[in-house]
Amino acid sequence: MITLAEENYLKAILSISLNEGGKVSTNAIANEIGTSAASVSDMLKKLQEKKLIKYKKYKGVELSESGQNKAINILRKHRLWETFLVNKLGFNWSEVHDVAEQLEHIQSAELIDRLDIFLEHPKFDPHGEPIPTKEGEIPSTNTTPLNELQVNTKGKIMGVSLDEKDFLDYLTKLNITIGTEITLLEKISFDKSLSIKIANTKQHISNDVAKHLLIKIS
Amino acid sequence: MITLAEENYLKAILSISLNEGGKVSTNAIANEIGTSAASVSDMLKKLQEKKLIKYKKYKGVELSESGQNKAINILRKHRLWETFLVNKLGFNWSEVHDVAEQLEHIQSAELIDRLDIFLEHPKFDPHGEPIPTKEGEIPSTNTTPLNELQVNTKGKIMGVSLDEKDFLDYLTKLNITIGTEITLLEKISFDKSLSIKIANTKQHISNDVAKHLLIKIS
DNA sequence: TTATATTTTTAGAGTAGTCTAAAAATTTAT
DNA sequence: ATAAATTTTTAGACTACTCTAAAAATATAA
Ligand SMILES: [Mn+2]
Ligand SMILES: [Mn+2]
Ligand SMILES: [Mn+2]
Ligand SMILES: [Mn+2]
Repeated sequence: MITLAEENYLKAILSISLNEGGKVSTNAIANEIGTSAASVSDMLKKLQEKKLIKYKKYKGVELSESGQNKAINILRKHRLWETFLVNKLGFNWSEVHDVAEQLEHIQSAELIDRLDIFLEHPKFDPHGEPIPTKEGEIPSTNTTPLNELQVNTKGKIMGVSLDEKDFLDYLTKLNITIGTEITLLEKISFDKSLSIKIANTKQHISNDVAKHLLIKIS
Repeated sequence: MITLAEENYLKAILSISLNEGGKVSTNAIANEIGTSAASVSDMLKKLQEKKLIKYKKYKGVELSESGQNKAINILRKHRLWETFLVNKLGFNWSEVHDVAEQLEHIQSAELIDRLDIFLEHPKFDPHGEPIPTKEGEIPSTNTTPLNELQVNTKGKIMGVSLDEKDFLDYLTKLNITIGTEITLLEKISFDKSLSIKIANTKQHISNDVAKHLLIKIS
């Protein structure tokens, strides 16, 4: 049996290694989960026991084959539930993450299979994030963070890499959502902020915002 | 904060008092939850602390106002989720209880409001059990258990009072479901078993089965 | 009404997960 | 290469929930 806490650790390790690659540090996990490094150390020992991770003290951690399968399945459930909440229940994309954090732990393979069918096998969640397949594939999306684009490049927003209410509500206020056409007008070297054009309106955003906007160049 | 275990205790107390009325005994709860009487005693003290129950040692327990509200809300969630699983995801009525046991603990009032709308405000769950309203009303159903009917009475099955896979699968095998017209032909005094007629076919069922079939006399 | 059986509570202990403080290991700077 | 800073682990303790065994209370029967 795998506990809810263990599931959250596996998910955190997956999330960090998808973003940063390589071994994951104790502190990175503590930071991601919002817990102490001591608790992480404790838990890593338990996950090691269960062969869900490969862990050498002080040397960082990575998911084992079975740990990775479990983690990806949780990610799949999270994103399918978010899709359900937005597409079927009419939630706003900024409102679904916290509920999905609970729903992702419901244990029933049959439920997820049927949900996937009910949603007509969605490929992306409401934030443009790819939904892992039942087989554990995470389709790679060919996108670039907005802050890495060249000036005068035109593209379309395919997704966001941050799922926090404040951030998503701010995007909505800026008329930014998935599918929005965007042109990068200018990069300010002083603070790395950007001038952009959306629907013929010029706007200014910080680098912190831009780096979480995933663009497909057109 | 209320824990998952506490929620299950409140639900068990509600369920027992709906069936039997009056104070609920420690053993009845232990039996319902499948735990020891000692654990129940422990937990009753905690629920008392939180003013969710009225409890005098050795004298049994009843829900407080706030405990009852909480318990009814869990029942509402359970039955709405079961309705979702059957009506939207195509599960069989015998397959949904265990998953609903998990889903009923998801914390989000908004989610349940929207689910209720999505399901078009269902009044009954897939087992014919009434779904409590948001205000906490449990609509009473004017039905009689089949084993309490007079011989030669005709009626319609409005619901079942037991939600176990074996039982429901057996009913399906007998062509019994909600809405089925049924006539009570004979009561065997020796073992209290019953002869019944369904769709012009004569069948024989035990008292144990009959008592969980809720009939509206026609 | 005293004895017996049943029910309920307490006592003591175990597991899972969490925390803070301190020790040990590793990395960075001088 | 040593010292200082940082990271990670261990130690010890706490909460929530669980259990078995034994004691206390209540119900039933002779
Ligand atoms: Mn999310
Ligand atoms: Mn998402
Ligand atoms: Mn049920
Ligand atoms: Mn039901």
